[in-house]
This record gives sequence, structure tokens and C-alpha cells, in this order.
Amino acid sequence: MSYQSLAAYLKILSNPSRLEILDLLSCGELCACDLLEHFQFTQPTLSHHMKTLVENDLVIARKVGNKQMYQINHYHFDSIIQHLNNINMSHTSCICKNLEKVECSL
Amino acid sequence: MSYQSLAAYLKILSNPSRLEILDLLSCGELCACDLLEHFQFTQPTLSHHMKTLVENDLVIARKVGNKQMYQINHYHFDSIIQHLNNINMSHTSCICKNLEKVECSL
DNA sequence: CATCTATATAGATTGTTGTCTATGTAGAAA
DNA sequence: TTTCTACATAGACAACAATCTATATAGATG
Repeated sequence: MSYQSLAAYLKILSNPSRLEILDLLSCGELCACDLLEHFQFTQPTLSHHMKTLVENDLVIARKVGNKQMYQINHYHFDSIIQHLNNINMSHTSCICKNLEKVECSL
Repeated sequence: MSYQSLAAYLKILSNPSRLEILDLLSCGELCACDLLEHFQFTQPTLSHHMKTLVENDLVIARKVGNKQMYQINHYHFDSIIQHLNNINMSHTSCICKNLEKVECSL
């Protein structure tokens, strides 16, 4: 995963409301109306956040009657976390290996 | 950690340049001039990114002569990853436990 | 001291994000 | 078929973020 795409996924996660939505979904499927009850913002704002989450594969949506059900995509979430871990850790294929230092090895 | 502060840290991480800086620092300490060589942006832009990273405890800075040395703060990075993991996983103290569902358990 | 190197700060600009109000639409119910 | 419920879309706006150029500063060197 490129820095650009990982950064794009982290941007989706870097919002307190979306984090709370994902936490609410972490135990199981919920509909939009259940989610909305927990927040102070308006229904279009929730709809906007859900669209963002679904378009970025962090949430899976399915329609049941006139209700929109949402599930967290644990698999994709895990993959993002793993890529973050790779950046934090020093590893053999790390870009820092082919870094040409000036003479800063102080 | 609140959703707000976790989101704030993720916002710092949600930038491809900062991710690449952290990846470069993951193997060891580097000075600003070494980092700058790897990027297309200007020196003030690097300085701005480093300030952001240091102020948010993701990077530790120390001055040696007229050079500014930077180290990644693995400990804090780990903690952010762990909090992200807690959101992805269903756990006993999860906020979804005291969610009052309408009748959406379809 | 004068100058060079490394880095920081100030201020401007452009693009993006989160939220709102107003309105549209699809499915269920009466 | 009309109405209600649940959700989506459009458009506006204020706040913020990433970058730049220009300039300042701190430490080293001659």
C-alpha cells in the first residue's frame, strides 16, 4: 500500500464521529436510525459520514426494507492497522535502508 | 483516549509525506537535511511537518550543533495503533453495549 | 566580526472537510 | 393512492491544512 492510499484511509479514520460510528458497529450490524440517535449532528451529516465510510470499504452496507443496515469491515480495518505497524517498525524492506545520509550519523 | 484525541493523532498520520518521514525515521535517528533530500517539497514545508510531528509526540527532537536530529517515538505510535485496534474489536467496555436499538435487530 | 549552513517563522494562497438547510426519493403503511 | 418513515443529494459556508516565497535566527567556520 502506498503512503498516499494509507494516508487517505487514515484521513477517513481521523474524525471523532466516524471513529465513534465504527466503535458502535464493532459489535454488530446497526441501521442508520440507531446510529443517528447517538449523535448530536443532523441526519444528512450522518448520511455523509456513512457514504465516506462505505466508499472507502471501512463499512459494508445492505438495504432491508426502507432501512439501511451497516456493518464494520473488520478485515479492511485490520489491514490498515497492519500497514501502520509496518511504518512504525524497522523492517528489511524499509525505505530507510537506501537512504543516502550526508554525514549526519552523529 | 477520547475519540477526539485519537482522531487528532490520526489526522497527523493521515498525510503521505508525514507517513514517509516516519518510515524513514523508523530505523533510526536522522537530521532534517537528510530527510529533506528525499522529498520534492521545500525546506519550510519539511520544517512545518516536523513541528507538527514533534508537537504531537510522534517524533522526538534534539539539537546537535546547528543540526536538528529527529527520532520516531515508537512508544506513542504503538499506543495509537492499540487504540485503533480497540475500536475495530468488539470488547466488554465497548460503547455499543449500552446502545438502545429501536427495533432494528433484523 | 563576517559569512555560511541548517533550520524556523510569517504571511499568503489554494484546496479540502464537516456541518448545515432545503429538498428529493424509495419503500411501507393506511 | 396518499402519506409517512428512512435515507440520500445539492448547495452553501466556515474552518482548517499543505504548500509556497520571503525572511529571520542560531550555530559553525574562516
